[in-house]
Amino acid sequence: MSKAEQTRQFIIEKTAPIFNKKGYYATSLSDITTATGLTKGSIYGNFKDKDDLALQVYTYQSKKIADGVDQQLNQHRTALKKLFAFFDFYKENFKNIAASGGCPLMNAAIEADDSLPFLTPKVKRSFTLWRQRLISILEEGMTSGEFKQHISAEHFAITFMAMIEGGILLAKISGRGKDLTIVLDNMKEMVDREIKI
Amino acid sequence: MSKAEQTRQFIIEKTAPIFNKKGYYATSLSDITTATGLTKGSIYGNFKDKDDLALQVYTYQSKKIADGVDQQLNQHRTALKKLFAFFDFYKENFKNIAASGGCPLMNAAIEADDSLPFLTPKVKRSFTLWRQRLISILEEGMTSGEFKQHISAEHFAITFMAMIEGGILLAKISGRGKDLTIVLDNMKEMVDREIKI
DNA sequence: GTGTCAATATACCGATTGGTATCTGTTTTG
DNA sequence: CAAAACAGATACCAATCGGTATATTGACAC
Repeated sequence: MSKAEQTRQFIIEKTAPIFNKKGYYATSLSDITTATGLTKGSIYGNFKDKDDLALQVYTYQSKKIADGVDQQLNQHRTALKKLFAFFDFYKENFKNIAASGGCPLMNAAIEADDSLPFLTPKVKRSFTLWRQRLISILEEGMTSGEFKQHISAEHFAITFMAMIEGGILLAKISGRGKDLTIVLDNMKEMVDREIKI
Repeated sequence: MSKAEQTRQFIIEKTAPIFNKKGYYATSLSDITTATGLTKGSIYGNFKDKDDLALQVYTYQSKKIADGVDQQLNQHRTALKKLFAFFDFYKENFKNIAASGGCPLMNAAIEADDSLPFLTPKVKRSFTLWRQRLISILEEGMTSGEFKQHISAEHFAITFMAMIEGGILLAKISGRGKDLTIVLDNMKEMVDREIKI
């Protein structure tokens, strides 16, 4: 990794939590220079403009989450265990997520769709990939005989995503991590009752 | 209603969708003067500062939703019908919600908690009131014998809120109102299976 | 070591930001 | 109907915004 690439990565990592907390629009160049200890010239030497940096910060954040989930998932063999590992990921990482400004996907989704057009397609794609990931776990369980045959993998995938995002939102605003736990527990019961054979 | 009060209300109503779409921080004074056709002096004659206006806009928006829900709820007698009317409110109003920038509670919750401290308590309270509203409907059903006795009203209230907010988020970013419908249908099934006697 | 080129810093730009002091016009009230 | 009170418009402010042209420093190949 060249010096420039190192600096690029350094800037992205240092500014990611700021973008996630304050939002893309509200994060100023001076926030960025303060956080990195670099000057404006250095930032613009490594990124075309603020939008470019924002886009790469989002890419970095969404990839980080996806990698974290994947790592947790790969420790398990059966579809059921993978599904529960998926849920547990959010329970275990809630404190980190909350401390760094909440779920980047949710934050970006809300800020992007009305005022950051350059980010919207990327965010949209994150959610699509997430949904497909869940659907394939559910389908894997259906094929292997772990899960019931008649269920709609897509419907459950969407419902689970809604519950996780909603749970994070509630827990964040109430300050009670318990709120997310309640929702996640409810999801597990849902699996036991409706999905598992 | 005095002239001043009329103007105040006029400014609030005209700027509400802008605040909700662009966010509180990103909405500029010139956005506000353009939308209202008034000048800066007139805005500052009616509101202490931008934060004051933002606060009152949020109050207006959250009250509007609460009133809409109440109106729908009051048309029904039994707890079950009230609960379903609650769900239906979001199904019927999704297009309006999406067109005016999404759920104001969610938008404010995400923007407020890390960068708009003056708004946070108000948003927090909105969610508390919403939860209590749901809990009292569930308890009403438990008392009347419509609902099972052993359920946790609080757990279900939180789960329902998470599902609604998450569903709105997904539907908004995917552009498919269907995503919210899927979640809402799942909620109804949950009621049938776990709550209803 | 030295020359080269990339990486970072400095100094500046016009535009826009939220906010205010002041002036004018309109209501309202005695 | 006049005077006091108030709503609204105009003109301005310093600070900050994102961005850039240029100067200076650093690293690395020869």
